Amino acid sequence: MMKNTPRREDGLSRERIIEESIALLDSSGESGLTFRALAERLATGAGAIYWHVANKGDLLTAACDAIVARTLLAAPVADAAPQEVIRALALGLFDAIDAHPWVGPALTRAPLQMPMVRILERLGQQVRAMGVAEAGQFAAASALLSYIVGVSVQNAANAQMGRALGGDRTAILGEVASAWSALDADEYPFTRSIAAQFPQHDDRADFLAGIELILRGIAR
Amino acid sequence: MMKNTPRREDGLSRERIIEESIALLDSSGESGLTFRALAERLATGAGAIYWHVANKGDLLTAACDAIVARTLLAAPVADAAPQEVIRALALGLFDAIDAHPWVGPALTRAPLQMPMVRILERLGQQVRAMGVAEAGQFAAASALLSYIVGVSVQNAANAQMGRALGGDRTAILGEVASAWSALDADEYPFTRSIAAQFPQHDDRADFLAGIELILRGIAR
DNA sequence: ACCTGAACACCGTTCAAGT
DNA sequence: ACCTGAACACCGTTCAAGT
Repeated sequence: MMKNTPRREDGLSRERIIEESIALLDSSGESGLTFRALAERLATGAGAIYWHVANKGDLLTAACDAIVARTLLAAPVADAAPQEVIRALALGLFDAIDAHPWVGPALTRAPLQMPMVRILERLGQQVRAMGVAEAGQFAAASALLSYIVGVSVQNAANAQMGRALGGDRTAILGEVASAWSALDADEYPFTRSIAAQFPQHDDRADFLAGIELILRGIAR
Repeated sequence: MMKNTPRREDGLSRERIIEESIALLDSSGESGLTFRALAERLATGAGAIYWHVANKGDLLTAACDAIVARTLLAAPVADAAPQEVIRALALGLFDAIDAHPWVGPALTRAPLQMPMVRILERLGQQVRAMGVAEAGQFAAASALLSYIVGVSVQNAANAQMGRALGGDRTAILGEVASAWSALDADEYPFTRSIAAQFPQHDDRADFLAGIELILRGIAR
């Protein structure tokens, strides 16, 4: 009666398909995930994949969920202060999405589903541990969730565009800065004034600064 | 020597192409924007569009920028307190992205480009007006930017999934709530505890609450 | 300078047919 | 129960040829 008996060592399975999808997404980006390319890697026909997976969206969400689950597993469950755990969770997700840029869009396309719920749960537990009143817990946890996912997705998009444009990070930041400096002086005073400091800024540090802002706001 | 002399009233132009793209995106979603469908609406051939637009990504970014520019134009420039202006900008963008859900992904795919810069500028001006020290202005403005765009994108994705699933908002929220209630009690205590209150929550209000959190953090 | 439309090289998905 | 692979209905993009 065991349901999970694999019939062949090398038989197709949802897990194998998801693993190969992740490999493909990591090496060739979102446009690299193709049923034909996947079928070739799995030494099978394109149609076979549909026996284990509903469609491409389902596959992408499943791959995304696998990354999120692993990331949260690696984060500390521990005895640290709730604020400390939230910082660790936030940084873990930031780095994971940076390492797997395709996770960003995938997360956005699967709103109230499993990957998001996993994150919400972990954040919510810590918000509760911070002693936030019952009525405010959802708002606090979802503000953190939105900020973490939002910033991470944007950061990954930046990095990906950088890679697409040739790779030299400092050169690209320099180009952005000089494009900003060339904007109209009357219409874009703020952007012009920060253009110079932009190439030196640290995305990770800014991200953490935002977390700090929100944590401070939650703690009143 | 006038550069902008249109040769025919009904001639193709970047502006006309962008307007029709927006109409197409609004009525049929992101998958509805097709060079063939667009060519039909414009009574021209698919290839003609490439004379005015580099590629599909360029077109999507331009359509997105048009929406963002209009939204910011409609927002108050006024004599109100900076916090008040930030709230108004935030809500305006939230509502615009809700009304044009395709703007979310489009914004994300055009990181440090024009649409984002427009928003950053407006927020930055207000952050400066709040009296934030020079060194902290970029971090504060970009935290606001990330939060606003991140939450709006997710909210629009939710709404869009709702529409795709049949439209009945309360029914869908109810289903999400009952799916959350059915999660494992040991692994998902937080999610289960908020499941009941979830269908009554107000996305817009939660969004504003998060803005308040960040503003409070910025003001120290 | 601008437009036409056929052609190219792809996609995701389905489905009869096999084992 | 699971896999095969051809076929279908699309895509974005290019490009010779026209005006």
